[in-house]
Parts: sequence; C-alpha cells; structure tokens
Amino acid sequence: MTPGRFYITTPIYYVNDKPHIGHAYTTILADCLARYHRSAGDETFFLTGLDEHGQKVQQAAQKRGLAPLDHCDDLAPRFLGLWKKLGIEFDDFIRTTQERHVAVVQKVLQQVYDAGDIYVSEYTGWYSVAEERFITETELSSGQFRDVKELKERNWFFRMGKYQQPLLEHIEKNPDFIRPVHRRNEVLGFLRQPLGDLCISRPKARMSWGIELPFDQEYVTYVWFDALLNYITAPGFGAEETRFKKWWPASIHLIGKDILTTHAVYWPTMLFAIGLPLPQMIFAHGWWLIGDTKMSKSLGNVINPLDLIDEYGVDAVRYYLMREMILGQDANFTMESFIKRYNSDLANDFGNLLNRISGLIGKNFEGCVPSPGEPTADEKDIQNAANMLNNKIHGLIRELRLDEAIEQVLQLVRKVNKYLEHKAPWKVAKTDLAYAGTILYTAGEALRVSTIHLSAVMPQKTKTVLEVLSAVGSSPAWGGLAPGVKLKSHEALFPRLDPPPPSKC
RNA sequence: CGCGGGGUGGAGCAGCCCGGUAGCUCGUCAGGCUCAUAACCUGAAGGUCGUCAGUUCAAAUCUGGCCCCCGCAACCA
Repeated sequence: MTPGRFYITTPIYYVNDKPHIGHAYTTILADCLARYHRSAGDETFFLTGLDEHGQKVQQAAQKRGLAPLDHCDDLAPRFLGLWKKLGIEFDDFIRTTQERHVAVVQKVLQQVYDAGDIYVSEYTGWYSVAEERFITETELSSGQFRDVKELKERNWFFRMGKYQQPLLEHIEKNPDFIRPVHRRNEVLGFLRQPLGDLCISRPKARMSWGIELPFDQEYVTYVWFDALLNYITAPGFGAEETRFKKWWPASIHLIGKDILTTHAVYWPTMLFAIGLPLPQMIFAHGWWLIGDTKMSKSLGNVINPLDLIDEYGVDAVRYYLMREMILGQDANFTMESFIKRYNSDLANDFGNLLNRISGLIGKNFEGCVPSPGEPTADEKDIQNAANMLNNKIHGLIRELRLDEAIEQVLQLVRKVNKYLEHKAPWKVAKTDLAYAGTILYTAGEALRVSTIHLSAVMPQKTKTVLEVLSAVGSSPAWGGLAPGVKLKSHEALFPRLDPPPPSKC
C-alpha cells in the first residue's frame, strides 16, 4: 500500500436490491478501515455508490410505471439514509447514471475500440421467451424455464483472452493483489484454463436502459464496461488528471466473495486494455448467514439485523458485525450471539470499566483525574501493553484483520479490569491516596488508549467516553489523559441486555 | 483422479510456514472481591488436535493414503 494515501472502494450496489446485511457489512468495514487510515494520518478517499443500469432496473421501473431514472432517484435515498444511520462517512457517492460516469464509460469504450480490443460477433445461447432473457446452462437443466430456444444474437465483445497471460503474471508477482490467499488460488486455478472474450453489449431492442456504445447506436453496454468503471470515474479519470493520478490505483477494492471473478479477472484485463495500473489489493470477504437453517425453521422467523440499530444503537451493531466475522470466512448471525457479544464485550468489559474508573475517581478524587506518581512494575506492565497495542493494531489493520484488532483492544480492557481487581485502589485509597491515584490514572489512561483504538468501529460511544475523559482528539500514545481535569458525568455506556429467550425446540 | 480451502475440549477461533509443556473468547462448576452495568477477579472440569500409516529422540505442526464439510469450475445472456 502506498504510504500516506489510502483509496478504498465498496462495490456499487444494484438499486433494485433493498439494502441488506451484506451491503451494510461491506460498507461498515470500508468505513472502519477508512477511519483508521484517516486517524493514522493517511490521506483517505472512501468511495461507495449505486449501479443503476440494466434489465432488472428497467423492469422494476416499468412495474411501478416510472421512468428508470425516476425509479433510481426514488431508491437512492434509501441507501443514503441507511448509510447515515450506520454512521458511514464516505467521501464520494457515485451513481452510474451520473453525467460524469456516462462520459467516462463512453470515453473508455471508444478508446478500447480504437485500440482494436472490441469487436463484433455473434452470441449463441439459450433464450427464454417468457423471461425475455438468455439463461445459463444450469438454469436450463433446472427445467424451470418455459419457451426456451437456441438463439443467435449480434453483439460486441471485449478481447479479454488477450490479457490472460499478463494478468496471470501480475497475480503471481503480487501476492497481496488478491486476498485472502485461498481466493487468490481460486483465481489462479481459473486462469490456468483458457480465458475467453467477454460479451459487453445488449441490443437496445431488447434492453435499452444503459449507456450507448459510442460506435454503435443500436447497442448499450452491459454491466462490466459500466459498473466496474465507477472506480476510476470517481477519482476523476479523463476529467481531472491531477486528482486521478493522486488516487489511482486504488489501495483496496473491498468485495464479497460472490463477485470475485468480475473484480479479479474482468476488471484487471479491462485496465490492461485501458492502459492503467491495477488496484493494489482486491479483498473478498465472506457472507453473513442469518441464523442456522434448522433453527430459523423451528423459530419460524428471520431477524433483520438492521432492525437492531433502532433498538441497540448503531455502535453495538457495527461492533458485532466487525468482531464476529472472522476474516475470509462466512459468519452466522444469531440474536443469541449478538446479545452475548454485546453483554460480555461491551457491557461487562468495556462499559463497566468506564464505570469502575469514573466511580472510583469520583469517590476518592472528587471526580478529578489524579496525577500519576512513580510507576511500579504493575503500572509499567499496563503501559507497555497499551503501547504495544499501537503497533499490533497498525499491523492488523494493514492485513484487514479488523476482528483480531478489536480482540487485541479487548485484551487490554480485560487486562485493566484484572489490574484493578488485583490492586484494589478502593482499599489502597484508605492508606495511600497518592498511589491509589497512580493506579486510577494508569487504568484511566489505558481506557483512553483502548477507546481511541475502538473509535473507528464505534464512533459514537467512543466519543462519549472521550468526552467524559476530556480527551476528544487525543493520540493513542501513552500520556494523553490530563491530570486534574474533571470527569463529565455519564450514563451506563452499554446497558446490559437480558439474555435471549431460550430457543424453542 | 477438475482446482482450491478446511476438519483442534459444549460453541466460535488461534497455533501448523520456522516440529519439543495445546492457547483465547463464550458456556459449565466452585471460590473470591464488593469500586462497578447481578458486573469484575481466581481456580477447576472438559481435547489421545477427522482417520490410518510414515519420517523423527520428539508431530496438531513434516510426508502419503482414506473419510467428511465447504468454496470455485468462463461469456449467469
């Protein structure tokens, strides 16, 4: 990753999907990473947006009796509203129907066409008259489609196969290009077989809601040369060269594992054809499964995690999603695990630590942060742990190990709880108030450092803690807590939740 | 033999590359403390690390076979 500069993207989401947990997860993850990099001093550009062209949008609009663009204008605020609710701080929100994007798509198509990498040919496939679309071999064999016939259609193709070898070499030379490793291997396996060319057009007669090919007015371009190009439109390709050069190539394309091939094969070959450098990393995360199949059947309902925001707050939801998804694997969402995680990590460990410290300082020091005296081995131990955390987190964030980064912070939080238990400042205060002050300063400072490290994941609650400590905007380096400041009063940070009702059998 | 990933105490994961007392979180049981959100702390029970064989003084960790689970398998038109 280029030092000092961080450009992260999410996929652009298809507008006839209602926003769901998958969209939310990817976007929150990108938001957390962007926040970490911003606070580490990197210049950061975080892009997300919407994919608004294509047949399904056209059909959805038709159903509602709307023009396609009106349909999109109507749905876009749903996504924006959700992002606001989730505390997403993106730098740009792109919609593929925007003027700037249409201009880039046509410019690129013309350029690649002029270079000879786009040609006309015939596509042969199974066409379902009832569905008004071509279907796959798999769909065909499912037998669920009526009126299927073999059809030939004139279309435009991109010479993707031409770039197979360069792509293969690039992946082999750059171990971090596709991650996690098993996804990289998957793509390498895929590329060991011959790579064909890519159909990139649709005749307007059949599908008109798209960007017109600059060299054939009877056709619009289809998906790849539209949606994927958003990643270069937003930083200013073809329009603001200085800005574009500053940001491209992207540091990370964050994607779900379902769109690995399009991002790890189609997109890089397109970039080869355009003559642009490839993104530095494509990271494919796993999926959220909503409950165990058997369980949800017996429970008879499926919980939408987004409903939890209203009930438990955005920070708890962000925390859960980031902590519970183990890197590169699928994760299972259950109410039980949500409440468990909330209670043990947020209420018992983190929130309760704040209460202990502020309570003790309130009782023994009239609510003012005491000055630390000479540290003993125990204080130094806490301080070292806090300082080591800085480096650990830094490394883990580079690896996108957000779940592990969070766990490391919680290890410190637990360590501080242990420390308090062993030192018992409530006892020490009766005989040695100065040392009790040292203990409480140490604990409070460790809490402050922990809070700073959690602030990318939980922007709201951590801000509350930092306000209590009068340490908003302080650095993660040890010593940011100012002796003498009066602690602000506060409510329980994460009130403990009742355990979930026992599952029915 | 299509390619790839994985099988570690009740649950979820780490360790495996660089062999040598099996670690973490949750749960369970017992105790402690009482500053705190019935929280926190300590201790205990529970695993022959899928299976068989091999290499080695020594294997969860290296090698090979087998069983099971999961991803991917090109124009998703």
